[in-house]
Amino acid sequence: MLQVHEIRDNKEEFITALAKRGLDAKAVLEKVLAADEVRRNTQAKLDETLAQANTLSKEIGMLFKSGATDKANALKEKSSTLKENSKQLQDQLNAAVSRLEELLYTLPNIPHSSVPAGTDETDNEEVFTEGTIPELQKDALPHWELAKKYALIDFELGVKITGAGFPVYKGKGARLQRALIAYFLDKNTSAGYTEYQVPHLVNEASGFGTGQLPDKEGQMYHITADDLYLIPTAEVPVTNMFRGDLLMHNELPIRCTGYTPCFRREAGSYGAHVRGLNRLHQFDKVEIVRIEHPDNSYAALDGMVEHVKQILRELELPYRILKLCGGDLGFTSALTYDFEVFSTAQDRWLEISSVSNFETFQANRLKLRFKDTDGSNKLVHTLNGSALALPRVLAGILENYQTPEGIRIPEVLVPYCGFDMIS
RNA sequence: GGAGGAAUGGCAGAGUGGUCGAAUGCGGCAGUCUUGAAAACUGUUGAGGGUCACACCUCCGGGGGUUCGAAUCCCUCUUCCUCCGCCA
Repeated sequence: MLQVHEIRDNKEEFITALAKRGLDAKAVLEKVLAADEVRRNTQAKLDETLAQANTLSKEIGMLFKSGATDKANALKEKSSTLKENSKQLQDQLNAAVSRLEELLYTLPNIPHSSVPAGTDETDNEEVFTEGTIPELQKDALPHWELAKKYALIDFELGVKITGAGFPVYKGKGARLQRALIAYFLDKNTSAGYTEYQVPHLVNEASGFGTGQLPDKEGQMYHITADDLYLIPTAEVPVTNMFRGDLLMHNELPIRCTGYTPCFRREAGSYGAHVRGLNRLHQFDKVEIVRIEHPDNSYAALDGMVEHVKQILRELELPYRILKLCGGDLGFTSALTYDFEVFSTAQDRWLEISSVSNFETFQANRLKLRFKDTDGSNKLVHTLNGSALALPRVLAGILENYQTPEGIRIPEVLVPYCGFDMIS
């Protein structure tokens, strides 16, 4: 959520910046400022009334003490009138605040100055690429065929017990999943991230805190009986651990990692691009989250990018990094780098990680602040990224490491798997 | 599931109707001392709104009520603790 006083001070800059997202925000921003004006005026009136009531109460107290009961009782009547007034004003104020908040909820984050303009993924900027795309044998298979051939994943079984998009991993497929999770967590913890195991269901307040609610309500599974949501990413529970906190400057930075399954409804997605592991309702992901001093957040973002690079290097997968353009940038993000691994058998790039700096956008909703060295309280910057999302990494490994003899296991994973070949 | 108890500033923890936005300790910040650091000592320090700055307003788990006046009394919800029962 954007901060009203920032909008007040930087209206023109915000309009320009939001235009990068293809958004004409002028009208909304003006509505925000108008609503804020109403809020402040109402607040001032209410404060005035309450101040009078407070003074009166003190007078009445004094009068009672000095024994002037008649005078005191006379003042009581006046006080009850003030009380009625203040109640009305309070209602008006509440209404003004919700109007303002509703408007603010519709506004996405301000893109960082380096974000390229653009309307969709074709305008994303490739900033880095590494690894060699392997030469596969003639009859190379896509991962869903390989998964079947080597009995690693059973999609039909998942359909039977739940529905499409809920695969069953078995045998060496299940073991490879577990190996990847353990490997990722080890990489993250040795890079200074503290490992967490968090709930997979969150309440409404958490959904609001990280920005999934109210605008992406339909993308989460909602357990209506208990009003809880299945997490679409570990970002939600992990970041919300700090909701409402006031941290000390020397507690920063905070670095967390956690493995969770992720649940996404992905309503309306069909076709070839969702085959196999490409797009699922339930998948596994290891996430990294950082809470940073505003001065350090972009250095931290670079650090996260380097960290993910290192992992992909070790896995020896061909990948590229995209800087997302304004039109493709997530609602809450100021700057996002997407990592894509090349799926050789499908001849296309698959997104496996998304690393973002949210600046104060989430922190403002979370009311997550820190006390700076000068004693002032400020919003922190929050960042997160996948390190990494499992299914497409698995797809990449299966496809790129296939040989006529079977699927080789990347060297770094062999100790975790206990085997070096799937055949 | 049954019976009790509790929720206060970044943290710990006093405070039972007006002078309480709230003692004290820790932590933070500034300083003294020190080559420097630590220790010790001194001062300072709750949050949000509002204002050019003051004033002023709100906030003692959430919501509601009693009262001229509520951290304090009542109702309700949530969470935690103790004891009993059940249980992976």
